[in-house]
Order: sequence, then C-alpha cells, then structure tokens
Amino acid sequence: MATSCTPAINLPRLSHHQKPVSATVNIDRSLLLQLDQCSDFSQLKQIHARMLRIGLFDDPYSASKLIQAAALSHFSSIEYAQKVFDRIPHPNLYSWNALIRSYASSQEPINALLIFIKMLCESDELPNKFTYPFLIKASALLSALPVGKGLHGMVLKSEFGSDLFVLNSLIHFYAECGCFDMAYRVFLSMQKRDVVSWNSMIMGFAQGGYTEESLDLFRRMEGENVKPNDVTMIGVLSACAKKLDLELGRSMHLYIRRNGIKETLILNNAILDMYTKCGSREDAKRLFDEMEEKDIISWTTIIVGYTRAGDFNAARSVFRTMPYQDIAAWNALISAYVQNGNPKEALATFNELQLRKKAKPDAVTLVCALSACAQLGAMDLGGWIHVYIKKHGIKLNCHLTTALIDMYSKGGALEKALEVFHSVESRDVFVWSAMIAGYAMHGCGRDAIDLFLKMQEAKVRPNSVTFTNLLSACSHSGLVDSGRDFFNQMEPVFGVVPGIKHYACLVDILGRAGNLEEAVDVIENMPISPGASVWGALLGACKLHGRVDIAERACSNLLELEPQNDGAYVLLSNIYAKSGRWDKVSELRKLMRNYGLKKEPGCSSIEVNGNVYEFLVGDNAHPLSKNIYLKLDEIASRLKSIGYVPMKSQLLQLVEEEDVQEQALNLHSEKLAIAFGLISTSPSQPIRIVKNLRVCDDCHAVAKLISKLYNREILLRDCYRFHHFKEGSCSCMDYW
DNA sequence: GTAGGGTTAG
Repeated sequence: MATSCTPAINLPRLSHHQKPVSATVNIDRSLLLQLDQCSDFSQLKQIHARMLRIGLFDDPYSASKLIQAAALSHFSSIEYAQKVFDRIPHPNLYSWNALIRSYASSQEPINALLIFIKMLCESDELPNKFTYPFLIKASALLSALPVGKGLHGMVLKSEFGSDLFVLNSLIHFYAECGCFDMAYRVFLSMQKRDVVSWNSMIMGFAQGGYTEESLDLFRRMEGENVKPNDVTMIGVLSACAKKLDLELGRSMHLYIRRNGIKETLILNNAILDMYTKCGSREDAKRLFDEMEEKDIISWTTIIVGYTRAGDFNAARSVFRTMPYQDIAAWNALISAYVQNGNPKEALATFNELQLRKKAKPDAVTLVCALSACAQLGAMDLGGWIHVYIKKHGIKLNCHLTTALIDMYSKGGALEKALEVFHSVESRDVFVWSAMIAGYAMHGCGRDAIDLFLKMQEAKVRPNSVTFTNLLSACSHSGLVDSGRDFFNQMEPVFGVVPGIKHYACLVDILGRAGNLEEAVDVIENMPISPGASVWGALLGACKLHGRVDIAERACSNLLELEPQNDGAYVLLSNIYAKSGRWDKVSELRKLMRNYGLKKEPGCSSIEVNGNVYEFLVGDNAHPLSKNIYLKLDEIASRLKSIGYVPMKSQLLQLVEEEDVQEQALNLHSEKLAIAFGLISTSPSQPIRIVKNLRVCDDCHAVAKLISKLYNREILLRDCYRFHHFKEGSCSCMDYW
C-alpha cells in the first residue's frame, strides 16, 4: 500500500512509533534530567542536538521538556523555542502552553494569541485551565477588550468557569482594560477567592482611581480571614498615594511593620512612592536611607520626591550619587524641570544626557524635551528632535504625536503640526485636542470646528480639554454663536460637565464680542462659584470695551480670590487710563505698592541658530546690545517718516515704572527681540518671538508696520495666542 | 509536569 503520499493518515501512526523511543528509559531520563538542570544556552543546544540524534525529539513528552527549557528558563530565547517547536511533529498541549506562556510575557504578546489560533486550527488540542490564564494575560497586556471578552465566553462554556486561576486572570484583565465594573462582577461571582483575587481587585480599583473602593476591599478582606501579603500592601499604598492621604499611608507603613509583612524591594519602593506623592520628603528620605537594597526605581522615586518638594539641588545631588543613571532617572529630572516651568534647564539636562551618551533617550525623554521646546517656542531644536525621532525609527505613540503637534503649533508652524497630525494612524483624544488647540491659537476657528466634527466622525469622545480648546478657538475667532452652542451641548450631548475653564471661555467669547451683559448673566447663573479665571475674562473684556462700571466689580471679585494678582491691577489701571481717570490710576499704583506687588516684567524670547535669547524690558545684557539699540533707533525714525505716532497711552501698562523714560515704549521686550531678529537672522526667515504677557497695542501696531517696511514675517506668540504679522497686517485681525 | 496579582518617568 502506497501510504507515503497520504501523510494525513500516516501521522497518527507516528505516535505509535514513538513508544519504543520512550522505552529507552535510561538515556531518556538522564537526558531529561540534564535538561532540567541545564543552566545556559550552549548546554541547551548540546542537549537539543543529542535529542535529535537519538530520536527523542519525536516523543511529545520529551519535546515538551525541551520547549519548556527553551521558552521559559532564565536564558530562554523565544526565537529558538519557536524553531524547536516548529520541528515537533505533534506538539502536545504542554508544549503549546509553554510556547503561549512564553509569548504572553514577551515583547509581542499578540503572538500568544496567534499561536493559540494556530493550535485550534492545526491540532486536536483544546485549551485547558493552564492555557486560559496565559491567553488572558496576553489580552490584558494588549488591552484587547474584545479578545478577552471572547476568552471569557469560552471559559464560561468550558469546564474551567470556576477555576480560581482563570478567574483571577480575568479580574486583572478587566481592570487593565478599565472595565472595573466587569472586574468586580467577576470578583463577586467567585465561589472561592484567594489572596490573589483580593490583590487583583484592590490593585485594579487603586489604579482606576477608585481609592475608596480599594481601601474598603482591603478592610473587608481582613474580615473574611484572608491574610494580606506584600502584594496586597502595594495596592493599598498605591490607593493611599492616589488619595494623597499621608496619615493613612503612614498607618499602612506601620501595619506592614506590625504584621510582619515581608518588606520586599518592590514594597519598599511603593512605600517610598506613597511618601513622595503625599509630600513627605522626610518620611521618604528616612525610608530611603534605611533601605538595604535599592534599585533604579528607588533612586528615581527619591529624585522625583525632591523635585516635587521643589528642591532641585537635592534631586541633582542624588542623581549624581546614584550608581547608574538610567533613562528613567534622566526623565525624572527633565520632566520635573518642564513641569516646573523651567524649560531651559530641561533642555540643558537633555543636552547633558546626549553628551554623556550613557543612556539613550526614549519616547518619554523626547516628549519632555518637545514640551520644553514648545514652552520656549524653540522650533529649531524641536524640529531637530523630530528628525532624531525619524532617524532612530522611534514610532510615534499618541504622547509623542501630541507633543510634536503642540511644539509645532506653539512654534508657529501650524502646517507642520498638521503634517504630523495627518501622518499618524492612531489619534487619541489628546492628539485631536492638541490639533484643535493649534488651530485655536492661530485664530483658525472655523478649522478648529471642522476638526472637532471630524473627531466625532472618527468616534473619538471629546473630553474636558477638547472643549476648552474648542471654546478658545471660538473666542479667538469671534465665533460667538458657535461658542455658545458648543457650550450648551457639552453636558447634554457629550456628557462633559462644564468646569471653571469652560465658563471662563464662554465669558471671554461673549465679553470680547461686546455682549458684556450676557457675560455677566452667565456668571450670575453659574452652578459653581466663579473662579479667578472667570472674573479675569470679564475684566479683559471690560478693557477691550472700556466698561469701567463692570470692570470695578470684576476686579474686586478677582482680587478677593487672588489678592496677589498683579495683572488685575494693571488691567483695571489701563481701563481707568483709557477713560482719563488719572486719579484712580495713581490710587491703584499706591495700592500695589502697599501690597508689595510688582507688575510681572515683560519678557520676550527669540531662537536664533538653536539658541534661545531672552529680553526683558529695557534689557541691555545682550552682547549685541549696542547694535540692537541702533536698529531700534533706525526703526523709530523710519516709522516716524511714514507718520507713525507711538501710542503713549500704552505706557500706562508700565505701572511699576515711576520714572518712565521718553523711550519707554521703544524698550518693550518684544521690540528688542524684533530688532535683534532683524539683525541676526536671514531675510528669508520669519522672526519668531515668544512673549510671557499679552502684547501691547503699540507693539502690535509697530510689528505690523515693520513686517511691511522690512518685508519680514514676524510670528509673535503672546501668553494668549499667535500674531502672524505679514505685509502690514496681523492674522488676529486686531481682535485679541 | 505548567499558572494568576506588584513599584518609577509623560
């Protein structure tokens, strides 16, 4: 009989042939024993070769042992395991499980699921109680909710519907996917729960921000006589840290000591983290000094603790003394600088990182660096980082995409921001929101609204930030009706409850357009108490429309909330000045002096050849100061020759300057920066300037004229929006 | 003969 051409029939017979092989007991056992004891990769390869020679490989049991060693030992290589696996004629379930398990904890957990599908298609094996936890773990790592749900369904139809391990992995899976109700439902449905069930649920709740539920569960667990262990306490501490409850955290620390819970490195790190998050630098330091074993996480955590306490010197010195600065430690420093509004120091540290070449910047580093560039408007450097990302093949995740869009938008290159936006496949709510913000700050209100509509087509749910950006887009473009409509839709249509920021935007939209009565009406009917930003928006509108009556009320409310708000005094003083009430102006000045308040000095920065230069009012610290002032004189005389009259009333913005000089207007920081830009950049380049305050009327008018007289584009970002000066006019259409 | 839960940086 010619059986050779019908392997499908031959295959089952092979297993019969294997019997004699496994009957060679002596060689068999010793080799398998060696496999168990094998401690490195080369030994493994030798055993593999011997197994091939004696045909042991055809025995599924022996083969499974080899797979286990190849896939799961400490020297394992998943590629090798896969190759071995592919040569096994009939892998048994144990082998499938070993391979699936190995992939489930690999870099590409998706392969665990693919191998599972292969198993279902190509073998007669069915998943058992060991298979499911691996598959569910892979789904959790992938946050693949539909996959996990499908597996859950299979589990329920199988005989493992009440298996403790399977259900525990489901709790973890649902929590990981953010389905806390499902996780809890599985938890409640269990007939028997062990410490892992409780731990998974406690950690799930803690990470989902349900701190009360988490802590409640911890108390109930004791009532049900399940003894908490070190992992339990990590979850509980995470909840304390999220709650910022130092006292509770301390009591948990005590609980750990009293109950003899094993103080593992990870647990100590969690306690350390709790202390730093709850703001107790002292407790953190004490524990840190006590810890016998420390790892990179301990060091990073204490650095973060010091930066949160504002002690950058201490953070730096810990950083210097730690045994090895990995990228997370660098990131901790850099991100702390970024978040504390010190982008220059952030970039200096980023620079240092690259010079030392000890650690490689990762996506987080680049997000931080880009955010620093965005704050500074340092587009050259930001663009360089973009090139770096491309060159190193770093994939754009949503964080990076958002950071790039933000950097380009704030640097004035809206087109580049759009390029990035369109180039990526996945866009989460932050990516969309950042792009809407980009349109908003450039005064493209219509485009922002269009994008918002496209976002809905893409089925991405807007959040509170999205609406802040959308409303500010309406404000910058004077889209009063759209703004009002969107605001009214927020809660009923999108389920986003308007917060202070949204009310401030609405007041700004209405007030800016001159509907001051309606704006006041909105404030009076707010369900939450109007914060400083709301009164500030109203005050700003009063300045624009010269409404002294409402301004006084807005200002006094604002100062009640923020007595130190120098901007409020300045604005009100401007309003008085505009209506000629000099008595009130000097009264305000006196008041400010009595309170020891000073107007925040104007500061403009400009990036030239990758360096960021800052100018303060009347600054002459720059090496080219002399040339800058010569240029300013030249500008002044050219402006005069075409009949420009400086807006002297704007001088009143400089409240703190008692002895205002004749040239004071000319010394505004943005003018210095523009003059410097004119002499130090090539005529084809636009001049990009970032100012910390709002641009004044005179500087705005002068910039328009310079853009025409010198045929130069000027991109000026003030603390509020972009002004794109070109051929004598500004993109804001003088509406700002 | 195999398993499940954990801390840091945006």
